[in-house]
Amino acid sequence: MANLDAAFSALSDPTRRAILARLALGEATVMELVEPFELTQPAISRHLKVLEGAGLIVRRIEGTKRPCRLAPTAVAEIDQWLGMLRRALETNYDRLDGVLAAMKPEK
Amino acid sequence: MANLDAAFSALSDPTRRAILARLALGEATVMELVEPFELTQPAISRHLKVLEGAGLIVRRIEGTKRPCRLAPTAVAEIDQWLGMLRRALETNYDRLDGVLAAMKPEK
DNA sequence: CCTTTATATAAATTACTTGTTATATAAACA
DNA sequence: TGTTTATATAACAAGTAATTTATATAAAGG
Repeated sequence: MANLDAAFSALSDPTRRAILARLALGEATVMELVEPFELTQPAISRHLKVLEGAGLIVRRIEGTKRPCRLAPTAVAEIDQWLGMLRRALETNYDRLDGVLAAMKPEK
Repeated sequence: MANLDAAFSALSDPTRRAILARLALGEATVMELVEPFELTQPAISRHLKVLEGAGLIVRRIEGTKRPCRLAPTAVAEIDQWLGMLRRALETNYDRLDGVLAAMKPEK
Protein backbone atom coordinates (compact mmCIF):
# COMPACT_ATOMS: atom_id res chain seq x y z
CA MET A 1 0.00 0.00 0.00
CA ALA A 2 2.76 2.40 0.95
CA ASN A 3 0.27 5.19 1.31
CA LEU A 4 -1.22 5.53 4.75
CA ASP A 5 -2.63 8.95 3.91
CA ALA A 6 -4.77 7.44 1.19
CA ALA A 7 -5.70 4.38 3.21
CA PHE A 8 -6.88 6.23 6.30
CA SER A 9 -8.54 8.89 4.20
CA ALA A 10 -10.42 6.21 2.28
CA LEU A 11 -11.55 4.62 5.54
CA SER A 12 -12.81 7.92 6.91
CA ASP A 13 -15.90 7.84 4.73
CA PRO A 14 -18.83 5.79 6.03
CA THR A 15 -20.03 4.84 2.57
CA ARG A 16 -16.62 3.43 1.77
CA ARG A 17 -16.46 1.54 5.04
CA ALA A 18 -19.88 0.09 4.25
CA ILE A 19 -18.63 -0.96 0.83
CA LEU A 20 -15.68 -2.71 2.46
CA ALA A 21 -18.01 -4.40 4.93
CA ARG A 22 -20.05 -5.67 2.01
CA LEU A 23 -16.93 -6.92 0.26
CA ALA A 24 -15.94 -8.74 3.41
CA LEU A 25 -18.84 -11.05 2.53
CA GLY A 26 -17.36 -11.68 -0.90
CA GLU A 27 -16.90 -10.20 -4.31
CA ALA A 28 -19.46 -7.77 -5.75
CA THR A 29 -20.03 -5.84 -8.96
CA VAL A 30 -20.49 -2.09 -9.11
CA MET A 31 -24.26 -2.31 -9.49
CA GLU A 32 -24.49 -4.74 -6.59
CA LEU A 33 -22.66 -2.16 -4.52
CA VAL A 34 -24.86 0.70 -5.71
CA GLU A 35 -28.06 -1.08 -4.77
CA PRO A 36 -28.00 -0.78 -0.95
CA PHE A 37 -27.16 2.94 -1.01
CA GLU A 38 -29.12 6.04 -1.77
CA LEU A 39 -26.37 7.22 -4.06
CA THR A 40 -26.02 7.29 -7.82
CA GLN A 41 -23.86 4.86 -9.74
CA PRO A 42 -21.21 7.50 -10.58
CA ALA A 43 -20.88 8.31 -6.89
CA ILE A 44 -20.21 4.68 -6.03
CA SER A 45 -17.83 4.31 -8.97
CA ARG A 46 -15.81 7.15 -7.53
CA HIS A 47 -15.77 5.67 -4.06
CA LEU A 48 -14.48 2.46 -5.62
CA LYS A 49 -11.78 4.38 -7.40
CA VAL A 50 -10.72 5.89 -4.09
CA LEU A 51 -10.68 2.49 -2.41
CA GLU A 52 -8.68 1.02 -5.26
CA GLY A 53 -6.25 3.94 -5.20
CA ALA A 54 -5.74 3.36 -1.50
CA GLY A 55 -4.95 -0.28 -2.15
CA LEU A 56 -7.95 -1.47 -0.19
CA ILE A 57 -9.73 -3.26 -3.03
CA VAL A 58 -8.82 -4.85 -6.34
CA ARG A 59 -10.94 -5.25 -9.46
CA ARG A 60 -11.23 -7.88 -12.16
CA ILE A 61 -12.65 -7.41 -15.61
CA GLU A 62 -15.32 -9.89 -16.49
CA GLY A 63 -17.11 -8.95 -19.70
CA THR A 64 -18.87 -5.71 -19.01
CA LYS A 65 -18.67 -6.19 -15.24
CA ARG A 66 -15.89 -5.15 -12.85
CA PRO A 67 -16.22 -7.33 -9.77
CA CYS A 68 -14.46 -5.89 -6.71
CA ARG A 69 -12.94 -7.68 -3.75
CA LEU A 70 -10.89 -6.79 -0.71
CA ALA A 71 -7.18 -6.40 -1.40
CA PRO A 72 -5.23 -9.02 0.50
CA THR A 73 -2.42 -6.96 2.07
CA ALA A 74 -4.20 -3.69 2.78
CA VAL A 75 -5.18 -4.14 6.38
CA ALA A 76 -1.83 -5.55 7.42
CA GLU A 77 -0.06 -2.34 6.56
CA ILE A 78 -2.52 -0.20 8.46
CA ASP A 79 -2.23 -2.56 11.40
CA GLN A 80 1.49 -2.18 11.31
CA TRP A 81 1.23 1.54 11.85
CA LEU A 82 -1.44 1.25 14.49
CA GLY A 83 0.76 -1.28 16.24
CA MET A 84 3.05 1.53 17.26
CA LEU A 85 0.22 3.26 19.09
CA ARG A 86 -1.08 0.01 20.45
CA ARG A 87 2.24 -0.85 22.00
CA ALA A 88 2.63 2.66 23.44
CA LEU A 89 -0.76 2.39 25.06
CA GLU A 90 -0.27 -1.12 26.32
CA THR A 91 3.09 -0.24 27.81
CA ASN A 92 1.12 2.45 29.49
CA TYR A 93 3.24 5.50 29.18
CA ASP A 94 0.63 7.25 31.26
CA ARG A 95 1.95 5.29 34.17
CA LEU A 96 5.54 5.96 33.17
CA ASP A 97 4.84 9.68 33.06
CA GLY A 98 3.38 9.33 36.51
CA VAL A 99 6.52 7.64 37.75
CA LEU A 100 8.72 10.34 36.26
CA ALA A 101 6.56 13.04 37.80
CA ALA A 102 6.74 11.33 41.19
CA MET A 103 10.52 11.22 40.93
CA LYS A 104 10.78 14.99 40.92
CA PRO A 105 11.13 15.80 44.63
CA GLU A 106 8.68 18.53 45.67
CA LYS A 107 6.18 20.51 43.62
CA MET B 1 -14.69 7.04 20.51
CA ALA B 2 -17.87 6.18 18.71
CA ASN B 3 -16.77 8.17 15.73
CA LEU B 4 -14.82 6.21 13.19
CA ASP B 5 -15.22 8.95 10.61
CA ALA B 6 -13.36 11.38 12.80
CA ALA B 7 -10.77 8.85 13.91
CA PHE B 8 -9.79 7.67 10.43
CA SER B 9 -9.95 11.19 9.09
CA ALA B 10 -7.62 12.38 11.84
CA LEU B 11 -5.20 9.55 11.04
CA SER B 12 -5.16 10.42 7.35
CA ASP B 13 -2.93 13.44 7.90
CA PRO B 14 0.81 12.75 8.14
CA THR B 15 1.44 15.62 10.54
CA ARG B 16 -1.16 14.21 12.90
CA ARG B 17 0.30 10.72 12.65
CA ALA B 18 3.70 12.19 13.45
CA ILE B 19 2.20 13.95 16.48
CA LEU B 20 0.75 10.64 17.65
CA ALA B 21 4.10 8.94 17.11
CA ARG B 22 5.71 11.59 19.27
CA LEU B 23 3.07 11.14 21.95
CA ALA B 24 3.73 7.41 21.89
CA LEU B 25 7.01 8.35 23.57
CA GLY B 26 5.14 10.19 26.30
CA GLU B 27 3.28 13.37 27.11
CA ALA B 28 4.18 16.63 25.36
CA THR B 29 3.10 20.27 25.47
CA VAL B 30 1.91 22.18 22.43
CA MET B 31 5.20 24.00 21.96
CA GLU B 32 7.12 20.75 22.26
CA LEU B 33 4.96 19.40 19.46
CA VAL B 34 5.40 22.51 17.33
CA GLU B 35 9.19 22.38 17.51
CA PRO B 36 9.94 19.44 15.18
CA PHE B 37 7.64 20.71 12.41
CA GLU B 38 7.88 23.51 9.89
CA LEU B 39 4.44 24.64 10.88
CA THR B 40 3.16 27.50 12.97
CA GLN B 41 1.79 27.06 16.48
CA PRO B 42 -1.81 27.74 15.41
CA ALA B 43 -1.54 25.02 12.79
CA ILE B 44 -0.42 22.49 15.40
CA SER B 45 -3.07 23.66 17.83
CA ARG B 46 -5.65 22.88 15.20
CA HIS B 47 -4.24 19.45 14.54
CA LEU B 48 -4.41 18.79 18.26
CA LYS B 49 -8.01 19.88 18.32
CA VAL B 50 -8.77 17.43 15.52
CA LEU B 51 -6.99 14.62 17.34
CA GLU B 52 -8.80 15.43 20.55
CA GLY B 53 -12.14 15.60 18.75
CA ALA B 54 -11.45 12.17 17.29
CA GLY B 55 -10.77 10.81 20.76
CA LEU B 56 -7.17 10.00 19.92
CA ILE B 57 -5.55 12.27 22.49
CA VAL B 58 -6.49 13.84 25.82
CA ARG B 59 -5.22 17.06 27.37
CA ARG B 60 -4.53 18.21 30.88
CA ILE B 61 -4.34 21.77 32.06
CA GLU B 62 -1.19 22.57 33.92
CA GLY B 63 -0.81 26.28 34.52
CA THR B 64 -0.47 27.86 31.14
CA LYS B 65 0.48 24.56 29.49
CA ARG B 66 -1.77 21.89 27.99
CA PRO B 67 0.17 18.65 27.99
CA CYS B 68 -1.22 16.07 25.56
CA ARG B 69 -1.08 12.30 25.69
CA LEU B 70 -2.51 9.39 23.78
CA ALA B 71 -6.07 8.53 24.72
CA PRO B 72 -6.21 5.07 26.23
CA THR B 73 -9.14 3.50 24.37
CA ALA B 74 -8.77 5.09 20.95
CA VAL B 75 -6.88 2.43 19.05
CA ALA B 76 -8.96 -0.42 20.40
CA GLU B 77 -12.08 0.89 18.73
CA ILE B 78 -10.37 1.34 15.40
CA ASP B 79 -8.95 -2.14 15.71
CA GLN B 80 -12.37 -3.48 16.36
CA TRP B 81 -13.60 -2.21 13.03
CA LEU B 82 -10.51 -3.31 11.14
CA GLY B 83 -10.96 -6.72 12.74
CA MET B 84 -13.91 -7.29 10.48
CA LEU B 85 -11.76 -6.83 7.39
CA ARG B 86 -8.91 -8.77 8.92
CA ARG B 87 -11.10 -11.78 9.55
CA ALA B 88 -12.60 -11.58 6.06
CA LEU B 89 -9.14 -11.58 4.54
CA GLU B 90 -7.82 -14.32 6.76
CA THR B 91 -10.81 -16.53 6.04
CA ASN B 92 -9.88 -15.90 2.45
CA TYR B 93 -13.15 -15.25 0.77
CA ASP B 94 -11.23 -15.08 -2.48
CA ARG B 95 -10.92 -18.82 -2.25
CA LEU B 96 -14.56 -19.23 -1.25
CA ASP B 97 -15.61 -17.24 -4.30
CA GLY B 98 -13.47 -19.56 -6.36
CA VAL B 99 -15.24 -22.56 -4.92
CA LEU B 100 -18.65 -21.11 -5.58
CA ALA B 101 -17.65 -20.29 -9.14
CA ALA B 102 -16.38 -23.81 -9.66
CA MET B 103 -19.70 -25.21 -8.40
CA LYS B 104 -21.62 -23.65 -11.27
CA PRO B 105 -21.60 -26.45 -13.85
CA GLU B 106 -20.41 -25.11 -17.24
CA LYS B 107 -19.39 -21.62 -18.23
C1' DC C 1 -26.75 -4.09 -36.38
C1' DC C 2 -29.56 -1.96 -32.72
C1' DT C 3 -30.61 -2.00 -27.89
C1' DT C 4 -29.69 -2.85 -23.35
C1' DT C 5 -26.71 -3.31 -19.48
C1' DA C 6 -22.56 -2.19 -16.80
C1' DT C 7 -19.46 1.05 -15.92
C1' DA C 8 -16.55 5.31 -16.46
C1' DT C 9 -15.70 10.14 -17.14
C1' DA C 10 -16.67 15.23 -17.35
C1' DA C 11 -18.38 19.43 -15.68
C1' DA C 12 -20.48 22.01 -12.18
C1' DT C 13 -21.59 22.77 -7.35
C1' DT C 14 -21.04 22.91 -2.61
C1' DA C 15 -18.63 22.05 1.39
C1' DC C 16 -14.56 20.93 4.08
C1' DT C 17 -9.39 21.09 5.07
C1' DT C 18 -5.06 23.10 5.86
C1' DG C 19 -2.38 26.55 6.17
C1' DT C 20 -1.26 31.59 7.13
C1' DT C 21 -1.27 36.10 9.83
C1' DA C 22 -3.16 38.74 13.35
C1' DT C 23 -5.10 38.93 17.75
C1' DA C 24 -7.04 37.37 22.29
C1' DT C 25 -6.51 35.19 26.86
C1' DA C 26 -4.51 33.90 30.84
C1' DA C 27 -0.96 32.11 33.91
C1' DA C 28 3.91 33.12 35.40
C1' DC C 29 7.39 36.16 36.53
C1' DA C 30 10.10 40.03 37.47
C1' DT D 1 1.32 45.61 37.70
C1' DG D 2 3.70 45.22 33.16
C1' DT D 3 5.93 41.73 30.37
C1' DT D 4 6.73 37.34 28.76
C1' DT D 5 5.28 32.70 27.69
C1' DA D 6 1.84 29.21 26.31
C1' DT D 7 -2.01 28.48 23.90
C1' DA D 8 -6.45 29.45 21.44
C1' DT D 9 -9.34 31.68 18.09
C1' DA D 10 -10.75 34.41 13.94
C1' DA D 11 -10.56 35.56 9.26
C1' DC D 12 -9.01 34.49 5.01
C1' DA D 13 -6.88 32.02 0.78
C1' DA D 14 -5.94 27.84 -1.69
C1' DG D 15 -6.57 23.21 -2.40
C1' DT D 16 -9.29 19.01 -2.13
C1' DA D 17 -13.52 16.11 -1.71
C1' DA D 18 -18.28 14.38 -2.52
C1' DT D 19 -22.28 14.86 -5.06
C1' DT D 20 -25.15 15.39 -9.03
C1' DT D 21 -26.56 15.27 -14.02
C1' DA D 22 -25.27 14.35 -18.53
C1' DT D 23 -22.68 11.73 -21.60
C1' DA D 24 -19.31 8.24 -23.35
C1' DT D 25 -17.76 3.46 -24.03
C1' DA D 26 -17.96 -1.15 -24.64
C1' DA D 27 -19.62 -5.90 -24.07
C1' DA D 28 -23.99 -8.79 -24.53
C1' DG D 29 -28.07 -10.21 -26.55
C1' DG D 30 -31.68 -10.21 -29.60
